[in-house]
Amino acid sequence: MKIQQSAEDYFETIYILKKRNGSVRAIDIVNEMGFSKPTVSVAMKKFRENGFVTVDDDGQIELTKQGLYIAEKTYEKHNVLAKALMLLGVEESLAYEDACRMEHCISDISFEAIKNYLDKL
Amino acid sequence: MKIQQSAEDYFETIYILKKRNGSVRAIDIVNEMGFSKPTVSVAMKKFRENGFVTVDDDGQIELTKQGLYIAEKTYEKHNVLAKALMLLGVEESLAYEDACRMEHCISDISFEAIKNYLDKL
DNA sequence: CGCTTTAGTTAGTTATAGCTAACTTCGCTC
DNA sequence: GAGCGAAGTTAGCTATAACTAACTAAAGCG
Repeated sequence: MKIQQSAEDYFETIYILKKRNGSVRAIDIVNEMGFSKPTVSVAMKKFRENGFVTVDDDGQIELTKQGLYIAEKTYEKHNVLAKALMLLGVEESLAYEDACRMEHCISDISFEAIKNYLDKL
Repeated sequence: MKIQQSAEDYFETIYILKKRNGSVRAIDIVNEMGFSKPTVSVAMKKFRENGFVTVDDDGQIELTKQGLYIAEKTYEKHNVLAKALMLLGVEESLAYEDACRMEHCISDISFEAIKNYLDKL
């Protein structure tokens, strides 16, 4: 399974919800992302089948090691890119919005370059 | 017609081919972008119907004012973003590759912030 | 003049990723 | 225990944007 932009967003959302609430069900993702229940249900099924999440009998969703790796990387990209834009004077909410799309396009190498630059300041 | 990422890429390619060769046909876009002839043909039909390009009897494709506006904006984003990444030490071809995807995600406001920052250096 | 190559189009297929409608399942309340 | 609401699933639809196969149309060559 090739990981699409949408998958990165799902994993990041699960990661954030887990940090925020301690547990994650499909309905929490529905409420957070604004997608319909079937959309999230189908996505979770695909992610389950491909080993990115586990779902227990109570509907508790957990990221596997594989899913967590992508989630953390995406989350870091999101925050660092947003910070970089804010440093250039972009207003916070727009910075996070733009970063949310850019996080999926940027290569790891380019991202590290930006991160290093920020660290030096 | 909502302009998708793919449309921006098509317009930018037409713009570049026009600068490079003086004229543009569908087959030139096929060769440049690596899509199939039908894919390009269908895309041009849609763009024609929506007023982004004109196609004359010889198959010469021209951007309309509307299409040119998007092409130039996209082209500028591409170059400025690539330059920004190169300034941070990213290798040229990767910088252009990443910029080609990021150009579609970044808002005009964030882009201007980056451009201003580069101008000051 | 006819064949071949080049350019472009049409029709139909595929994958991704959303949607609604309608169903099941389960737990809670009365 | 009947009914209701919340959560999740299934089936089927939509749009975008790519693809191949097969066609048309025109130009150029021998």
